[in-house]
Amino acid sequence: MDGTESGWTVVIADDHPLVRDAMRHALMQSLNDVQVVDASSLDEAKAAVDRLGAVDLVILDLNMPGMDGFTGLAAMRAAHPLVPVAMVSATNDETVMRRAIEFGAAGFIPKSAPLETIAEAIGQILDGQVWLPIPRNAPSSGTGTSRQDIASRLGELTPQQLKVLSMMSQGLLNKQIAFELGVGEATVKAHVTAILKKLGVHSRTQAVISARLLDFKTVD
Amino acid sequence: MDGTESGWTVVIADDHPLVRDAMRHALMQSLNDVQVVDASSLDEAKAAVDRLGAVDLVILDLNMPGMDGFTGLAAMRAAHPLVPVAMVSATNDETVMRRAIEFGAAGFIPKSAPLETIAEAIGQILDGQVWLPIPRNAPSSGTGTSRQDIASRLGELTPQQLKVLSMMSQGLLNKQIAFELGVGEATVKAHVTAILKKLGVHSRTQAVISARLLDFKTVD
DNA sequence: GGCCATCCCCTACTTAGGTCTAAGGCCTAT
DNA sequence: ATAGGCCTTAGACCTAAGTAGGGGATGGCC
Repeated sequence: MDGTESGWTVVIADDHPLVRDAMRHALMQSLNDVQVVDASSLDEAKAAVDRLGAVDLVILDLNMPGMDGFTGLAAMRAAHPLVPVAMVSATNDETVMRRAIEFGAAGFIPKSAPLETIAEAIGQILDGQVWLPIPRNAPSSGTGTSRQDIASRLGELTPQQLKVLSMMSQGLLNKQIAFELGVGEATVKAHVTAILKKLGVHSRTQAVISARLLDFKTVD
Repeated sequence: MDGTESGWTVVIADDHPLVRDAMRHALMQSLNDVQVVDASSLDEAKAAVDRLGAVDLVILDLNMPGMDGFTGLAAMRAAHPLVPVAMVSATNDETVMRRAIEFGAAGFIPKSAPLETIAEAIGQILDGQVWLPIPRNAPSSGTGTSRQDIASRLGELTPQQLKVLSMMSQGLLNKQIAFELGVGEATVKAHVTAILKKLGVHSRTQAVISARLLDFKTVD
């Protein structure tokens, strides 16, 4: 990896032929002497590395048959600890990127990145460095609202609150909910406030969006 | 696709430069005289079609800034009813594909398809046919009518109103929407009122529910 | 030109949504 | 008996949401 010795060998593992093709073009454009090997599943990728022996980089799609999230990355690392792996995915989620590094990836390349950035990233990784599209220490902020997160928050709701949330997500007004449940509007408002707090959002609309993300169905 | 009259013009709208690039290669490989125009967002795509006038095909990614699932497709169809649209996405979900056709797409191309299949699909679509990777019958049942209904109502919205609705369905407040668009909050409220009227609902929450019925996010 | 329709933007107003504080009744566990 | 959780309500208060109506710019149409 000093640049004088050229002739890189790179394995591209992605189940989308389209993406493999594009990645190959990007590689051949930025490196002058590179051999590219295709793989459309994790097993194929591992077999390719076994066969070739000296591989300089494996480009792994995060969502691919056999990957199962990061378990595929871990498997690849276990089988070939010396071969650097660059993860590729459509996500921009910082926590995902960081976790990829924790699992031994040498870099994370979002598909949304411009071609030059991708080329630069691959160059740095081939050079032995770690590449991330974000600063390495950023606070990761607070918007980590994954499904599981929401699901666990929903579990904290009391039965009555669940009913109210269900009606909210059908588009009912507080007044209508109060009538349906046979209680006062003030009560409904109290429930709504509690729901918003537990879900960690700040408006009725956001609560409804969260609920519908889980295909939250009517209780009635 | 008769080969005698050549000179196609195709707009590729995808936020991933990698995919655009690959698609361009696929196009140039299977068609001999084709002009390809890039767009990285729905707005850019619409602007490109406006500018070029005679466009033979728009290739639209389902997951892209401004798309909001099928909302973007509906908007594009409303703005340019005569231009065929080919949807592209990483999903293989049949219901999603069929729904794309219901909303006026001329075809649905899964990214996981081999390059030859993609080329063949585009050829057929340019030839005026509808292309799907699956048989056309199977009724898909369900809420087809109401979806259709919503789609046609969405088509009546002005561009600005679509933007506002999109932001509403992300849980933004009127104030935030106003800031993002660089207008006054009162303006946003006026748009919201118009949206509610056109969608036939009576509250922001109901509008968001309707909009999200057309919203299909995949992780790909 | 004048006309009409549409869209976008705005001010001023009314209503719905949401917070805060405080409090009573019900049930269950300690 | 006491404590704690849940459901309930009330009133005051503030902010967000939605309505009504008008002004200005554009573009097609007679």
